[in-house]
Amino acid sequence: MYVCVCAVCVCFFFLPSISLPLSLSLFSLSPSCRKHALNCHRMKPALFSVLCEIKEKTGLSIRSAQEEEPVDPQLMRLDNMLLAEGVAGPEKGGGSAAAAAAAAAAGGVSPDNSIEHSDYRAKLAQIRQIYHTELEKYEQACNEFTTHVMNLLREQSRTRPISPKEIERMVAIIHRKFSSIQMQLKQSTCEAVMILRSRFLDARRKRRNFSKQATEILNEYFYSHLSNPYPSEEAKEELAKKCGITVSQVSNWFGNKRIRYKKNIGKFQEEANIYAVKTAVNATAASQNSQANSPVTPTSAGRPTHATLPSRGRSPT
DNA sequence: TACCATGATTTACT
DNA sequence: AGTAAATCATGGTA
Repeated sequence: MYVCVCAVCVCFFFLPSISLPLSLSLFSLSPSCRKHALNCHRMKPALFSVLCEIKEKTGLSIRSAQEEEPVDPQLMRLDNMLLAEGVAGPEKGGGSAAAAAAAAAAGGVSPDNSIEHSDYRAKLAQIRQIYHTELEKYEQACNEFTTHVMNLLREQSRTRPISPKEIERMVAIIHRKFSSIQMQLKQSTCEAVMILRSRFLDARRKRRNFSKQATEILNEYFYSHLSNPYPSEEAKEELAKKCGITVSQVSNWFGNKRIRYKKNIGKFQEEANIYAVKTAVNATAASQNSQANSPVTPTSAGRPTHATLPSRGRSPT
């Protein structure tokens, strides 16, 4: 590796662009200059320092000072949205609360239900996961590339003057490139969240009857706990899981069921009997399967189904 | 299309 | 916060 510091070569070296790779500059030298370069190496150190001075003064690297990165409003919007949706920012609590608030604000629904919608949350978590993985990947790639370029520049600095500002500028360029990739990622993440949200809200507006199986599971629980049809939080969660619905939906179902049963016990008598028999059969089967264990005492299975519901909440008006 | 069933929402209460 | 009760809105069916 050599560098020619004669006047011709210096001009050639600096004029095209400061960022031209050294190899390209050398490649562009005429054969006579190359020959010259080999001959004038004794003056190299002195001239090299002069070059540095000239370069500093001529403002060849002045561009770097002028390129203050403005804050991109679009990027700010994306960042804010991702933060509000709970995709970016803290893992739990603030993020999901913000998402709930956003969903509530957009759909005019109660925040409780928006938080509870397990499907929505699961999908949002999935998006969050992908977003963070990709973001991390980009950051890593950016760091690796920056280090690589810095090493290259450091190597080149032995043969041509490279100011810290130049390095800074190069790093800024790399960061800009990578942040534009990140912006694309943010954009597509935002789109995914919007699609998810619109789907979620549409699904909520359209009432769907629960599956037959889900209704059966809920009814079984209801009639086998007729003396106290108030499932605990844990029971609700389990029922929700079994039925493939949310805890809120389980609560709604029990609320509706209690009031409707209470209003018209006669109408539900047949249904109650069916489920009482079903529960009794299940209990028998279960006890036969696990005779070694202590006998199961399943709630109120098989008992007469004329129970009246205990009164809770406000008294009838 | 009317009617009933049913899930969701709202309001008031404890 | 959890619930009762009333009500709304939609789904399913004869």
